[in-house]
Amino acid sequence: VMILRSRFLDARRKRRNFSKQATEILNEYFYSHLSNPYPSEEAKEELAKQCGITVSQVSNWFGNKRIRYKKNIGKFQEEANLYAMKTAIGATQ
Amino acid sequence: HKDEKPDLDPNNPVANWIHARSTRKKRCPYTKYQTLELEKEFLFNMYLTRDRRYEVARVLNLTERQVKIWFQNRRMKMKKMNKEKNDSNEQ
DNA sequence: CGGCGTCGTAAATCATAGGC
DNA sequence: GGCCTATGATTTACGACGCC
Repeated sequence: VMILRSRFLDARRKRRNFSKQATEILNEYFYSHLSNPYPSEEAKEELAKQCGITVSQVSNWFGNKRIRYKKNIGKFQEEANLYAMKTAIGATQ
Repeated sequence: HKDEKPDLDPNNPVANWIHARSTRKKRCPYTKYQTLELEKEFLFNMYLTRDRRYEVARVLNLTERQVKIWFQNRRMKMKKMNKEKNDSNEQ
């Protein structure tokens, strides 16, 4: 059992990008809370569960996203519009 | 529909975010030597006495404040590592 | 009641996954 | 396979707030 665990720990250290669906979920939250993109601990736990990642990873993602968005809002404009439209469509159903 | 308030300021969504003050010192990565010595000291004791802090700061050419904050950050790192270890060991 | 504690974060930097 | 950039993680430095 410990061997399986250590194997699991070893496997973790190779970083993989998050799945498309996970990124989708995180971006939906980010752009629908753009004026205050600071999820509570509970919200982070829920996002982590939905995305299949850890709470720490959710925190890292938001930290990176906030600073990279802020540093170049223009670059993210298209993405922002896309997710704004998505949530608008979702709200009508 | 309704007025939730996801976004109060479309023109400047970043306005209400947390921003570091302009007076904040720029992050300055420590040398391998500095980090190694700090880690050794941390191994010796996770909490610094004032005398040890003064001495470590002097030897590594850091301010006492930097050494204090390094230890605070290091304790948080340890806490995070322990949490991850526990999380993976249960379920 | 000031100084050190934790907690959550900003911002810079590191490491490398992945696309071309 | 070698660049390059995007992305996830880690490292310094604080602000806010708590405790003693």
